[in-house]
Amino acid sequence: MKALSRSKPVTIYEVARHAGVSIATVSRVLRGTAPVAEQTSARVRAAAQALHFTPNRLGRSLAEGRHAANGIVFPDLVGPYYAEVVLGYEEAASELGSSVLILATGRRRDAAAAVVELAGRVDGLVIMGNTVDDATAAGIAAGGVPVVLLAREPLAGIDTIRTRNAASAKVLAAHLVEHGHRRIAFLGDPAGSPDVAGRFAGLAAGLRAAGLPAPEPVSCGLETAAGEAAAAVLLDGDRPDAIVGANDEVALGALLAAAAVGLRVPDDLAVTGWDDVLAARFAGLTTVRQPMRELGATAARWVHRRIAERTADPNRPLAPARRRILPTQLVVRRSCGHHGTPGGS
Amino acid sequence: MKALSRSKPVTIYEVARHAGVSIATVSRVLRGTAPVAEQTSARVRAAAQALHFTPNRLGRSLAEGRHAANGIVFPDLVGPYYAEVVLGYEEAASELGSSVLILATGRRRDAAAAVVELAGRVDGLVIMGNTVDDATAAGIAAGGVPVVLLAREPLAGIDTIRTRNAASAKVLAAHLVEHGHRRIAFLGDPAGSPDVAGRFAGLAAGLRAAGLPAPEPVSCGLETAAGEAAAAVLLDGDRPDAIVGANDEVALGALLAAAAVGLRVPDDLAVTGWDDVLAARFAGLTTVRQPMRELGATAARWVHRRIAERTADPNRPLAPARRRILPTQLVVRRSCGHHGTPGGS
DNA sequence: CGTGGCGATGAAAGCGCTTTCGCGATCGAA
DNA sequence: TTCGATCGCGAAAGCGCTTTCATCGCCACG
Repeated sequence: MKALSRSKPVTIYEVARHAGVSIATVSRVLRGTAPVAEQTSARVRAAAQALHFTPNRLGRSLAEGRHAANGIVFPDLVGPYYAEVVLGYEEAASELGSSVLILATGRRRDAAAAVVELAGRVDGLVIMGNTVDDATAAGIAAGGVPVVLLAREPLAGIDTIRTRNAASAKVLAAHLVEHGHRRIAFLGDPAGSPDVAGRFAGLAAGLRAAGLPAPEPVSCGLETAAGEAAAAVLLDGDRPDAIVGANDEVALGALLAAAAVGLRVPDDLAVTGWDDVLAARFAGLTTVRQPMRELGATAARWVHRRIAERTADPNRPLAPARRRILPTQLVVRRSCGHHGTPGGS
Repeated sequence: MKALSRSKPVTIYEVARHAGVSIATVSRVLRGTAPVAEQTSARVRAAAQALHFTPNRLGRSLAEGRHAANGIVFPDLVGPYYAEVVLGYEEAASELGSSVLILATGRRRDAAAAVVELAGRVDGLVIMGNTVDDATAAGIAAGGVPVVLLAREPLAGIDTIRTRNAASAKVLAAHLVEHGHRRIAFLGDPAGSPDVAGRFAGLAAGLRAAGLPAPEPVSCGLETAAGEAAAAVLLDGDRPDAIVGANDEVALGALLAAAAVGLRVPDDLAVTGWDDVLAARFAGLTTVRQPMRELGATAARWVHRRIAERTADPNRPLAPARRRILPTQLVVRRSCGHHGTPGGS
């Protein structure tokens, strides 16, 4: 177990020579793909162990014609939303025998190039929300790499999984109206992400249905600080009854802004968010819970299925694109208004 | 841009044939590694685009002898801690030209095998906290794959990066004592993770230094629910003045448990955590902030450096193992006791 | 004893790409 | 016009592994 500074990386040839067999035999022993005499087998295993042999996946993958790896592309991991989705993805993917490559497009400008590069490293790819343009995504799919879109507008011929943003927003709108709120503002940038767009559209539709005018969205980023700043502006003057945050971070920012100017929630102002992050519970924030792990896990399974389909029969025409919308759940707490019974935990 | 169901994946040979050149020329054009006549170059690019050619990274990596990918192993992504570390890692690694493979050992039992397998896919590897046993980690390093340990006890000959858990805990202990707390309980399992062990040890040392008896740790998981349950038991009877949670989730659980039995924080009970998650701010929780992204980014850079060293001169003996301890910061809020000025934001 | 059959093993052909080597062709200078 | 120097490009050798295909003993059976 001494950490020798060996000059050459250990290959299957080394092991073969050390054990006095051919590389074919080494492969068979290590993979267990064919019967090998017990004695030989033992020699090979001993050699592999002695040399700390770790097979190079590149060789294997190249020979097998598959990476045994999938990728997932997301904007970032700030806040629990993407982290949970990625975790759900990783769990499911690794159960299906694939390693997971991640790519955060976050603040990089060469996102498209990075995603294309990633596509060359994987058997299949999940692309989330607001990361790359449609042309890039479509191009990758056309190039033969199965793609699944997540929390994003569908594209022709590509599988898509989303949550019920618009519908949840309608439910939320109705709930707010029921509480007597009339002037409702939306904090978030519909152009910034498909999720936000759906939420805003649903909210607007819900308010219209109640005979109220659709609100103008107040554009802001998805972090607490951005929400706080935007809310501060909004609350300084002719303020609304309720603020619907594009996500919980933004809504929590709105709570801070309200506290800063001495407004009481929910008496003076209602606030709601999206995602049910841990902090929402402690802030008493009404929010919409999304099945984040489930989103990730479903995406992993879908990618896997596409890969399997193609492997089974590369010439068969592709099955039509699948669509799925996962349900969400309104979590009512005290920030949206007083309820008969005290708000749930 | 029609999504043809092509039977064969596009290789460099296809492109070469389509453009009427040799594969060498295609490679040169696409990599830009050697001068190619403008006219030829244009033909090749056109062919590549027409065929949606995405070079297969396996071929390239095998030829180049490097994966251009690094891996990071962590327990899970629940809570912001690991997510932030991973994000910091991804950012730094991709800036250095490496893709990132992730592996969550979470609830799997074949963690060691999975990590070894991962080691065969990468040029270097970061192993976090409580994921695999020392022998596995050491074996991988001995096999020639550069390894960096993160938030984990050092091993001979392997680079290690940690945070100042014990020292921060001492500061925290002093602060609690200063508030007049005497009976201080620790919520967490020191055997469960090196971080927790360090925090407990530091707390115990700090209390000893103040002439107080070292507390027994109350073992519990790292989730809110676990903290709540453990705290509930702890508070039912001869209760402590203060509870130090192994992380914020646990501490938040303790807050819930306290509220459930009508205890006021901080008047009846002080509570502190670790990590400064978003919820801590809204719960007014005193906590210790860790440089999470910085941890990840530093790890990425160290792995990169090791790889570069080895590539530059494979025969040079390895530089001695490096150690680094990143600083933490005590974030005082109201949950630890009353302060002259109201607790920070 | 002679064979067909089978289990164990080795030789070698790729997988898709990069890169060295070398060969014509073209160019500048004498 | 001629000769060495470039330049542009193709041929081919790997990179580490899996996987036919062939071979070689060895056994049981006739």
